[in-house]
Amino acid sequence: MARLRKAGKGRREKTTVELTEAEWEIMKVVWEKQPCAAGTVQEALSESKDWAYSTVKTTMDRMVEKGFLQISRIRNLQLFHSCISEVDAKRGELRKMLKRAFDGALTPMMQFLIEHGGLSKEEAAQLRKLVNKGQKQGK
Amino acid sequence: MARLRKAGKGRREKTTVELTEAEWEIMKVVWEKQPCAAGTVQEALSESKDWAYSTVKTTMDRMVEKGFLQISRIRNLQLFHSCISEVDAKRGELRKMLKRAFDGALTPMMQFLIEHGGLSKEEAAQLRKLVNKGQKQGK
DNA sequence: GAATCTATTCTACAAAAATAGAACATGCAA
DNA sequence: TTGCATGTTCTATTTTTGTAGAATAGATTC
Repeated sequence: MARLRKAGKGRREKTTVELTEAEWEIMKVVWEKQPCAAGTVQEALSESKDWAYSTVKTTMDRMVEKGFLQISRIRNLQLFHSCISEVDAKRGELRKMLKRAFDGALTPMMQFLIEHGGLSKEEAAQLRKLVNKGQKQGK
Repeated sequence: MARLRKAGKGRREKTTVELTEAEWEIMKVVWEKQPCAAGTVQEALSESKDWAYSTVKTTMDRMVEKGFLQISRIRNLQLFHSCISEVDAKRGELRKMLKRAFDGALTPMMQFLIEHGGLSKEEAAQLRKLVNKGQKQGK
């Protein structure tokens, strides 16, 4: 329910990070360009996303509430910074997927990738090698 | 937007499958017990989820609309069957995560797991072995 | 066959996510 | 000093998810 908790003002505690699709899109731009204004983000995304400025801004404001972003000001200009690292976000996404689909365990996921991952030929070959090698000696 | 498309009546086309959290819970039971009634699913989940019958039923009806489940009838009893395989669902979840967090590419994800996966000691060791072994000979 | 149990259907509501318009503020440029 | 171009704030709509009550219909049992 509570995706994460705040302590005071936009300060994050150590909780698992889960971003929505739109949040991911925005976050990627912020990581790349921070500190940056909402308009900058909207423009950067305009190639791929047909989002109005206010759409982006509203979402970013909500991300501040959730503790994902932080604002600093210069005059009347708001500059956004991320409060979570790319690593945090990736870990969160990975963990969520593992939990849902593989009972939280890594090895079954690896196994799955090999057997039905729908991998490219190279990916499959490479991965299979990795895991086979490891299976023999690692366990 | 359109999570998937229907052709006619609850027939699925080949689209990427994305289940919500609640849908995952229900789906797992269906895979295990199908064909099964909504009540069966609700009971099976009652240990872990405090969901009313109608909660489960409504969600399952929506899953039928989405083409994830299918209904057959005996008298006035509805029996649910899944229209998607566990493999489909896992693949969907995996792909979604890969796309969001790793640009859809597998290798960076593997790398990430090793470097910041927050793995248990055993997992980490095992995985590292797998990948190291493979790196030497596979590539 | 009346009471009961179980299932179905319909309807509802709250929260989250996606989306954006409108009104107002402000700094810069001519 | 007037007017863009940008920004900020406030408010609003739609869709999806999560959640469940109430009314109803069919089957079962005494």
